[in-house]
Formats: sequence, structure tokens, C-alpha cells
Amino acid sequence: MAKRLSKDDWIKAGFLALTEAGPKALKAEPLARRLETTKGSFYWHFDDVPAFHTAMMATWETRAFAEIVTLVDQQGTAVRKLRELVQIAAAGPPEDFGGIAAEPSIRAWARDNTDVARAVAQVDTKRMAYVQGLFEELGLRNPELTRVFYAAFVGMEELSTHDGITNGPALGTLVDLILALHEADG
Amino acid sequence: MAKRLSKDDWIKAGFLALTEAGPKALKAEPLARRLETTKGSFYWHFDDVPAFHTAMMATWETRAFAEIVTLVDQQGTAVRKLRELVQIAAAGPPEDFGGIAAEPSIRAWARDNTDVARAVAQVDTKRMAYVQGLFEELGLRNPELTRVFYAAFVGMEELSTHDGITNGPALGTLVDLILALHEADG
DNA sequence: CAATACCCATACGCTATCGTATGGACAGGG
DNA sequence: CCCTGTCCATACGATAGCGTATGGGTATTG
Repeated sequence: MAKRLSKDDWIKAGFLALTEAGPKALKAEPLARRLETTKGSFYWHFDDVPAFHTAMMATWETRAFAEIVTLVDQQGTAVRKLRELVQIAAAGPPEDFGGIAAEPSIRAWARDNTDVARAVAQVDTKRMAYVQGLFEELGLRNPELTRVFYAAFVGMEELSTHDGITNGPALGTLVDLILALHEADG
Repeated sequence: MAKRLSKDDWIKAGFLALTEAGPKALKAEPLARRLETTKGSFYWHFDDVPAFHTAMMATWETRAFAEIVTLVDQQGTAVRKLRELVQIAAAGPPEDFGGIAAEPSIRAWARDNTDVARAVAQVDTKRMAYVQGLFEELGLRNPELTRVFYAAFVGMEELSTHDGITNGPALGTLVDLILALHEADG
């Protein structure tokens, strides 16, 4: 017999399935096939499919904000924090959580699941508030800049899953553009 | 009895369903319920569900590039073209085709349908090439700028479907940023 | 005012997934 | 060694959607 599975094994497999096959793969029996087990295991660990989805979202919400902020805030200056943030953003989550394709897949999932949509909206809000804070430290007061910056990040995640291009250079260019503004205005 | 339906009626309903309920709504019977008819009509107009999907994508591909370029190219200078492009982008497609939420929904759909993914990739490539052309007219040679600009657009479409904010101002700020670069460098 | 082409309704068998129920496998503690 | 708790396999009825087949309406044309 294969090894026993934990709740986290199912959740991790969920993110992989999500990035590889889309939200339609997030069901008990398809997931069980992936893990080479049966849905008996699934329904042992989770009450039902919505409960599994909720567990996935809870996992993502902390990974997607708290963990990143902890890392970024170890840098001293706002400029260094911004550079660090862009580094982390360009890399994306670990491969076994879906890698760079994870977030676009979650956003896709949000389109047919209201709970996911709410979670994504919350993460977006918190992230933009954080970026806004960094920009204010730099003396950049135009709030549209935050939207430009964050939207560019979101868009690049999406694009790179189609064209395979890494986003480091483009994100770097964007930061340069903004920091130039900082030196000029601020 | 209600009126007879055309192929285009089904396609239009498809885009509405896609934006409101996600890709899972793009099936014969759920769509028929929306249109208050039966799948008899669906299978009259389309061979099967994949054929319907193909028809939807064909419609989108021309709307998403050729029609826009035609409009934009009526402007005289590259700067005016860029401003016009941003205007059109901020507005999005007509409401009965899903409005501003249409494209994010299509991108979401692309995650569990290979054909859609290919179509999206093609549209992205063509659009970026067009923007690249505009930027070159402006003497901006850094190709990363194209990715920054287009990614910001893609990201804002996604964001505005969650927070409801209109993208005109932020896109305007971005163009200002880039045109400032143009005056400095170019 | 037929006749024909066009469009839709309904019923059928098929498949996938759901959630439940029940029992088996296996490990550790008494 | 057996007993209890943990985890998985399997079988079941229920539901939703697929694509087909067939027949009934409605419009258009001669």
C-alpha cells in the first residue's frame, strides 16, 4: 500500500491540479485519481468539496500576504523593500504549490466561486495598501501609481503563464521608472 | 412562443454567461435555460459543445484585435493613438458582450481549455507587437516597456472586476509616465 | 394554400461526480 | 495479543450534463 495522506497533501495536490487543469479539476474523484487513492480518503479529511476549497483558500491567504511581508520587511529602506518585493514577485510560489502559474489560476478560479473571489479581493486590497505605504515612504503621493504597479504585476503573472517569459526584467524596468519619478519629484 | 434564435444570439449569451458565472456555465443545457429555450436549439446551431466554444473564440479574436486597431489607426500621431487605445481599453467591450469583465473571464477560461489558451496567446502577441510599434514611433526602444504597459492593462482589467474601480485614471498615469520618458530620452 | 425548409421540444441511454454507508487494513497502547 | 483509533476502499442511489433521434411547430416560397 502507498503511504497515508494528510490534509496538507490534499491541499498541495489541489494547487497543482488547479494550475495544470483549472478549477474543474478541484473535485474529489479527479483529485483522488491524481493522488492514486480514492475519495474515501478525501471525505475522511474534508466534510465535502466546498470545505476543501475553503481550506485551500485559507492556506493561500496567509502564503500570499503575511509570509511575503515578513520577508520584505527585513530590508531596511523602502527602496530595498521594493526591490526585494519585486524579486519575490518575479519568482512566484514554490513549484509544488503551482509556481508562477498559481496566482493566475486562483484568479481564474475566483470567477466561478464567490468565496474565492472575496479572498482574492482581500489579498489584493492588503497588498496594494502595503505598496501604497512603501510609495508614501518614497514621497510618491499619486495613488494611481500603486494601481499601475500592482496591476502590472498581476498582468505579468498572467502573461508569463502563456509566453513563458520571466518577469524580472520588466518589473525591474517598472521600478526604475517609478524610482526615477521619486528622484525627480520627491 | 418566444422568438427564434440565431447562432450569434447563442454566442452573445455565451459571453454573458462566461462573465457572470465562469467557464462552467458554457454548456448546452445551462445556456439553454438562460435563453429560456432547450438544447434542441443549441444542437441545431452547433455540432457540439467544443464547436460552440470555437465559434465564441473566433468572434472574440477579431473583436479583440482587428476592430480595435481599425479605430486606433484613425488617429494621426503615435501619441494620439496611444491615448485613444487607452480610452478604448478602459471602456472595455459593450455590455452585452460582458463589458469590462469579458477579458478576464476569457483568460480564466483559457486555464482549462487549450484552444482558448492558444487564442489568448495569439491576441496578446499581436497586441504587444502593435504597442511595440507605437513605442518605436515614439523613439522608446526598451522592449520591456511594452510588457510593462500591456501587463498593466491586463492586470487592471482583472482588478477592476473585483474592486469596481474604473481604469481610466491609472492608465492615464501610466501613459504620462511613459510619455515623460519619451520627452526626456527620445 | 400547399410544400418545404428551418428551428425547437422532448425523451432516451450514457457517463461523471456527488455524498453516504459500511467494512477492511494497520499501528500503538494497554 | 487484542482492541481501539485512524485512515482508506468500495458499493450505492441521486443528480447533471452529453449527444442523438424523432417529431412538431412556424415561416417562406412557389
